[in-house]
Amino acid sequence: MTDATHRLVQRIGRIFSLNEDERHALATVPIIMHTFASHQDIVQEGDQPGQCCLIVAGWACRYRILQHGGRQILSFHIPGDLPNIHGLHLPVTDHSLAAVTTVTVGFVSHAQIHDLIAEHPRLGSAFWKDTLIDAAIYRERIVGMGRKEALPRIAHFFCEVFLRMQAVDLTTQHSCSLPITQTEMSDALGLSSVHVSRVLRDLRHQEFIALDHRTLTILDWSRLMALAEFNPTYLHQDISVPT
Amino acid sequence: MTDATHRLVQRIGRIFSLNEDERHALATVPIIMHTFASHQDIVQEGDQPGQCCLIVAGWACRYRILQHGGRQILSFHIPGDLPNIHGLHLPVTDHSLAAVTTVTVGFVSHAQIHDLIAEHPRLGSAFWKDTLIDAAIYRERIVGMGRKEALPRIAHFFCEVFLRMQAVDLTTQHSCSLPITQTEMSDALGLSSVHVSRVLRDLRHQEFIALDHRTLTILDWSRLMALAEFNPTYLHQDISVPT
DNA sequence: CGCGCTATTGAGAGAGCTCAATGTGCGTGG
DNA sequence: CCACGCACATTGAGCTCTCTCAATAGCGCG
Repeated sequence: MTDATHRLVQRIGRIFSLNEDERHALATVPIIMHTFASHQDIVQEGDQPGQCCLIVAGWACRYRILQHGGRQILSFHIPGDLPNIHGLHLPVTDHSLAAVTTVTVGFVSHAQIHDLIAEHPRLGSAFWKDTLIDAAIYRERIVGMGRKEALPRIAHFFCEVFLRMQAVDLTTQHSCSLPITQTEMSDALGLSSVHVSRVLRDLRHQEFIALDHRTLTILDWSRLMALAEFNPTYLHQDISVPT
Repeated sequence: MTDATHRLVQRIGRIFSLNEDERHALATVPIIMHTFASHQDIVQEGDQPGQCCLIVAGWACRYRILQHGGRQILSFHIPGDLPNIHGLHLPVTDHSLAAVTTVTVGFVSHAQIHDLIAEHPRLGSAFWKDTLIDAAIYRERIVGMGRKEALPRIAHFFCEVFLRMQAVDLTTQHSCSLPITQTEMSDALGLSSVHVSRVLRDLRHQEFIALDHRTLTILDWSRLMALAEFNPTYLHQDISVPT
């Protein structure tokens, strides 16, 4: 199994119990690999792609640019994510997708996915569920941006990132990679980068987290979760929060 | 055809081209009607419902309550919406659903929808697409809450509401019902109700809109859209913006 | 070893918040 | 049909969280 199919099976297998047939079907889907340098666009707003992306290595993000130069990052995507599978049914992309780090992407054509689903209808449900979890993550972001101050908002972001990384085996103990700048974080959370810098200082001083060299370490899960009002239900996976 | 099945066929037919079989299958799904008084919960956070809701008349909203009493409204739902169809694949509901006005709801059991999809796979895609549009609306909200000030944010909300209402034939000329309080609006958009009141005054004084007796009238579409940076692409429907 | 990107810190400004008082409209009951 | 009460809306005043601008510091890479 290649890296790419491994990621795909791991991801879908985690949110949906697959039988041997389905697993095999997924593992043999043709995937075309491509690498993008950081800041490169993978898909642009207005595009009508004929394929879905699978993030195999590195981070990507969906974003939108506003008239006066503002940027809103809609989501970050980590290995195993299918950041534009909605393209299967929404022909015109309403936001751009860019590489955050150097990113390895696998492309799977829509036709192939349609065939896969036609032959294994339960896989259709699995992909659908994947997009539903994506939407649940949006909801959680809305709650944070609408009704939480910067400190809990950022704390919540760290909880989420860590658990998502854990689900794809990219954590060690209480640490994981967080390969984004403070500006990217601020554009994702609706803050200024200056304020993010100050809030991070507080989170460090109060020993909730450590964050250096793009590595996030969660020092005190229970306090961080309480601060963030974090409840992992919305990720809709069997996740155990580290203690 | 009952009101409920009419709404269902209208909605799905609008986002997906149905053949006669599929239309008939949708039109004959058993639906159990129920009425909720305003402010009543229809589904609560943590519930594991065995059925989906179809809004037949009135408005509903998804929301979440935070520890210190804050409320975040995640979305409003109008006739034709299927506000918890994600329950098909996400067993535990991660937010509550409540009646905004007196609301008539049709309940369709998950089992029935699964059967429907098994027999008419394209209907599965149609429902899936419905949830993808839902997610696109979330994205748009995130952009507004993260990077737009109150005036364009509220303006955008009005554009969206009007077009969604138009898609289900609930507009007349440039007006539609907007049966929500300013407090509900503020909880949806991440503002205080006081500030919403002031912004509405501005929008009225500058003759973008009129809003009395829960009726919204858009007085100048092009100026309002420009103010809001509104681009209807994200609704992913054939929509013509009034001129 | 120096350039460029990222992070940090200070200072002042502002959008939006909270608290509180007043105004308005509508439904209910006498 | 009027009066009352309640929910909603409006307005004022002061406050605060977060922003912008700007300068400095640190780090990684060629």
